[in-house]
Amino acid sequence: MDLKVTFNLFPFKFKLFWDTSGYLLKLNLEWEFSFISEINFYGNKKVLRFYEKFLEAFLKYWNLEANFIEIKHRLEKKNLDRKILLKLREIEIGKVKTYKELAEEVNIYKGYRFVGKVLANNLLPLIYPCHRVVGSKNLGGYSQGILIKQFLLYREFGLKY
DNA sequence: ACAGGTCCCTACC
DNA sequence: GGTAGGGACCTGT
Repeated sequence: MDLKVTFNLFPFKFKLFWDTSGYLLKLNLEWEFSFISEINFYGNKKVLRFYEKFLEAFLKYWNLEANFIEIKHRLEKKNLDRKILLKLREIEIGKVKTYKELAEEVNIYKGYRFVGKVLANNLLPLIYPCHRVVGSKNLGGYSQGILIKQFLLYREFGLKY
């Protein structure tokens, strides 16, 4: 996590972490209701290039041209964890799936709690769109904050239909 | 063992 | 008929 950028893009503040080869390791989202764009770079100047790449990929997602943020990244997961996260990319914008459905898709009949745990540990939200997984009776949780999940879904559904 | 972003049935009101 | 509470169910660490 030696290379890092934080920046505002209404209504969010992004925090991004890369390794030295430009593989994205981690993404954090927070609210930032300021229209003043502010960027901070940490590490060497390579990070500027990484940031530009990310912005390009993010805007593609934001304009609904991509189902998720498609960017070079490193996913430090294996087995079912990996399988579950990859499945997330098949959920289209404007759709959701329940923890239970997802569990069944990877053949663990009652493993919905396990699915929840895997999503809770997802370091790359939007790259692996875990916000599209909800509970059967409610929204479920979100590692970046439940309100951000609401907002993302509200926006995706609103723009799609 | 234990955790964990669940699910579903029960017992109340 | 809504909701609070609790037991069961999975796998990676």
